[in-house]
This record gives sequence, C-alpha cells and structure tokens, in this order.
Amino acid sequence: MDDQTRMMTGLTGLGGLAQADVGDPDSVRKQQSLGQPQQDIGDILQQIMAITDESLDEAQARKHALNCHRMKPALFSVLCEIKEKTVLSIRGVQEEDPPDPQIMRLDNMLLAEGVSGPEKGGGSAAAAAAAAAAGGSPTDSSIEHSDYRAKLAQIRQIYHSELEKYEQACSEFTNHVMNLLREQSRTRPISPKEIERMVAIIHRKFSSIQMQLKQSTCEAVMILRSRFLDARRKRRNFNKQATEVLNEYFYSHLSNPYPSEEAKEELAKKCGITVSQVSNWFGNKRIRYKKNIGKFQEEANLYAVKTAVDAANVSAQASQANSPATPNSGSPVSYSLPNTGDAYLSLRSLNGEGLNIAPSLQPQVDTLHRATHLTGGYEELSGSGLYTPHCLDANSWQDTTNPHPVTSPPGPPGSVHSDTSN
DNA sequence: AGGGATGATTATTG
DNA sequence: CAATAATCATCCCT
Repeated sequence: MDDQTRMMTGLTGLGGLAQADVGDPDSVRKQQSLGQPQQDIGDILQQIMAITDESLDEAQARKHALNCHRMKPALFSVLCEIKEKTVLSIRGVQEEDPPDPQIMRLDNMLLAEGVSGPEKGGGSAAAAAAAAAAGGSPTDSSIEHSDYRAKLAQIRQIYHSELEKYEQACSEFTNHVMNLLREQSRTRPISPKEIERMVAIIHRKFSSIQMQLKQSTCEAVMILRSRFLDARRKRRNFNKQATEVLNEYFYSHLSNPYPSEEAKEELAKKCGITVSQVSNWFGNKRIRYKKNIGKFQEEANLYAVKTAVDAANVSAQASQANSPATPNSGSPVSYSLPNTGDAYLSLRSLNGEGLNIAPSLQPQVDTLHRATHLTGGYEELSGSGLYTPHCLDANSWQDTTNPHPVTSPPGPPGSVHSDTSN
C-alpha cells in the first residue's frame, strides 16, 4: 500500500502524459470524477492494462506510442524501484522443489524395461530378465520374445516421439515467453531472475505432462508384460511322453509321491521340462488325486499294469544279475534312485507296518500292489464312496484332518493298510 | 461355444 | 523352504 501511494505521488509530475495520444472518450468522464494528477496516472496504467484487450495492431500502436512517450523513462524508473522491493519479498516464496520421487520411480522403471534406455540392448536385456524372473526357461520362448520385443519397441517409439514432441513444444513455448518478456522488458522492468523463474514454471508444467506420458507408458508396459510374460498365458501342455513318465512315477510311488530333488531332476531331464515344472506337476497331481480319487482310478490302474510288467521284468533281471540294488539296468522305464533321498521317504511311509523292504524296490512294491488291487476286485467305483487303498495312500501323505469329505466314508480311516499289508 | 483338463501362480501353513 | 489349497489362464475335446 505504501508503495502504491508513493508511486502515485511520485508520478504527479507526469501530468499531461495521457492527453497526447489518447483520444479515449472515457478519459473525459474520469477526468471529472477524479483529481487531475491521479487521473492521468491511472489512465496511463489503464492503457497499459487494456493493451491485452485490444487487437494486435491497436496494441502495437499503443505500445509504440507509450514507449516513445517523453515521460516513459520516469515511469520506468519508478516501476523499477517498486519492483526491487516486491521481487525481494517474492524471492523467498519460490523455492526449488526436490526431484519428484514419483517421476524418479517412473524413470527407473522405464529404464529397467528398456523403454527409455539405450536403443537395442536395453530392450532385449529387459525382456530376457523379465522372462527369467517369470520362471520360464529362457530357451523356449524366442517366438514370444520377438513378439514381446516388437510391441515393446512400438511402445518405445511412441514414447520417444511423444517425449520429443513435448520437449519441442516446451522449448518453443519457452522461447516464445522469453521473447515476450524481453519485449516487455522495454516497457516494464523484468529481471533475468524473473525470466528464469518463468522458464522454470513452464518446465514444471511440461514435466508434469511428461510424467503423465511416463505413467501411461509404464502402464502399457505392465499390461504388455502381463500379457506376454505371465507363464500362465502361454501355457503349453506337456507332451504325451512327458506326462506318461510323470504319471508312471506318480503311480508307482503312490504311497509316497514326493520325488526327491535328484528324482525330480532326472524326471525333468527325461521329460524335457524344468525341475520346477516337475514340482508343479507333482503338486497339482497330488492335490487333484487326493481331491477326487475316483476320477483317477482308471488312470491309476492303467499305469499300474504298465509298470507292473516293467517291475516284474526288472525284478527278474535284477535277480538274474544277482544284484538287487540295481534293478533298472535294462528297463525301458527306469526309476533309478541312486541315493537315499527317496529311500528315506519310502521307509518312513512304511514305518508303521514294520515292513522291511529294500528302498530301491519300493516302486515295484507299490506297483505290484496296484496291480493286485486291480485284479482283486477293483470295481468301477468312481465316486461311489467305497473304501479304497488309494484313499489311505492319500491320507497317509500328510495328516490332513479332512482330506476328501465327499468320497470318504465315515469308517475309521486308519483301519486298512492295504498298500503294504499283502 | 462351453466345460473339463492342465500347467502356473498365489496365499497360507508348519 | 516346501507342501497344500485355491485360483487363474489357457488348452483342447465335444
């Protein structure tokens, strides 16, 4: 307020400033209602303010007129003086905000995904890393990879062209504003610092637009990733031979279908899948078998017959070779269990029975039992709720409290141990 | 097209 | 950390 009155009084010497080039009919009216000197100053300021409302040509003409006015330097110096004070007070308000953590996160992600990084290597490296993270084997997905990379490159291209557009627009706009300010600095005092601040404001605005771009790019990449790199989405069934091998192992180890790490590795090798896929398979198989044993009986019988024959052959060969510890020498279906991992589990499962079987013979035992059940009146009782040895097997895997409420009869669960009782 | 089969993931548990 | 149970997403047969 002080400044304003000081300005007004300071400018009282500028009387007659207005009348030179203002043919405004308003000025006549105002002249009557206001004091003379104040009216003149008010008028000239009003003219300056009104420039924005005028057409371009009018405004240019007016600006030129004002610039050439004889009292202009005086007005300018007063404005400078006022500015000096206000700028000082404003300076503290504007503080440099630290780099936005949000935008840093987005930047990091885009870099990691290969969208904003160096051209080629980044993209494929990110894709490979993503595939590795997804747990898939890196060799089997080259087709998906190329597809993924193509889409990623598309996103990348859009991102870069948009970014460039924004940058160009930003610099254009900045230039424009700077020119404007420079132009205006002839009429009013504008310090370089002010220009700087204005530029910073513009950049902030544009960087917020950029952040939106980055955000949506990140979202697009995430969608792309989930679309292409979620293993569930490109699930392939295992081939028949692999399923066969796995099922044979499963049903011949039905009393304890938990392959050791070594066994898993061997199965994986034999099936051309990864160890974790073997683990998945056994996990799924166990749970699904246990959930609906009836449904799997046919399959169980099938594999029982199949492996029983093999087992018999193997046993015969083994006894022929006088070496029971190596039963799998000539068998087309071999479950070589070279060390004690599975043996321990097998024995553990047999502990209650006091049966003492050579660990490596456990598969054959299981299989033969299966075959025995098959021939010994294994009716088609799918879902009939009849008591089967499979149930017991399932129950004995883990002491679950309520394994399968639908098919399980109310009878005592531990009363029959047919898997080892004959 | 629809539904069961199936491989993979996620949450939970011991 | 491995196993289970539930669930998802896709395959594949009818």
